[in-house]
Amino acid sequence: MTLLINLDLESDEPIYTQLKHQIIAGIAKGLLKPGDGLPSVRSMAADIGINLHTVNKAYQQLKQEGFILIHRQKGVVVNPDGVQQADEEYRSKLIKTLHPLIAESLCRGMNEDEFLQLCSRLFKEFS
Amino acid sequence: MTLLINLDLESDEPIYTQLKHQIIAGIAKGLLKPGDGLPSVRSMAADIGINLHTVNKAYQQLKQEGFILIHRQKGVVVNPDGVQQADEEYRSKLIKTLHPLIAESLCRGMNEDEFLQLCSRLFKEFS
DNA sequence: TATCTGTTATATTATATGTATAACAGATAG
DNA sequence: CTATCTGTTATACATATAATATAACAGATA
Repeated sequence: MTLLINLDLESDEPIYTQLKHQIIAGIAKGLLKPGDGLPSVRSMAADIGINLHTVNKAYQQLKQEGFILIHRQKGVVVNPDGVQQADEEYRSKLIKTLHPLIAESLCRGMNEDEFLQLCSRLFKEFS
Repeated sequence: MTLLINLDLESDEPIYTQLKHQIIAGIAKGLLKPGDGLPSVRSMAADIGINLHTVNKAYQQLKQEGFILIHRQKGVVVNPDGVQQADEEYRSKLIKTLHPLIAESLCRGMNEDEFLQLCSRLFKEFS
């Protein structure tokens, strides 16, 4: 099964970031399981019509963050050991990202319940 | 009362974005109330040791997003009518931001409860 | 008049993004 | 052995963003 990638070339979000997010979402949804193979940088680039180096940048970061392994022989593979569990560093990064989102939501009259319910709804997407 | 601004010049987050976030956080916490004045672009720039145009960029975006008003005479003022309530456009943008955060958190073994509790804890900071 | 305001215009430097082309070394299939 | 595919590295180029630096203008104010 091939994960279908959908890019928005007009978006402010860089292409390599969109690619990363969709692969991570694929893992979260279970469409990509530990050990599953991913297309080579060249074929992925050809498939979605972008440059080899843009794919490579996404892959390198996914490797750096523990989502995938890249073997010279076996190619690109979803980390068979699973992704490293959330540690303090990750939680700290997450909080730094969430903080301004919550601040703005409060300014715009969203209360805690509304926000949490929205998050809860997003969690339901991954199951 | 002057809102104290704390910048990290080493951060990946652009300076004007840090400034925006801290002003929005000030509003969310009630340190800045509707009608309160903000320093002029020049004095704010001098206070925190950055360029006038960097402050101006933050102010222009805050104005564009409805957080502040800029009068030729009265100077810079927190929107006296309050910020525009969350509409569908805002919720859609918020979802686009939260989606990849939740995907990665799931990959890293955080379940829904853990994530919601973390958000809840952040909400408590604004009261 | 002098000063402060927001605003606009230019210019420069540095970094990020994306593409293009090329090459190298290891593995594999014919 | 040859040809092909792999990840990887190196350069180069174009564009956009971020941040700074000066400078100027017009309106308001002391």
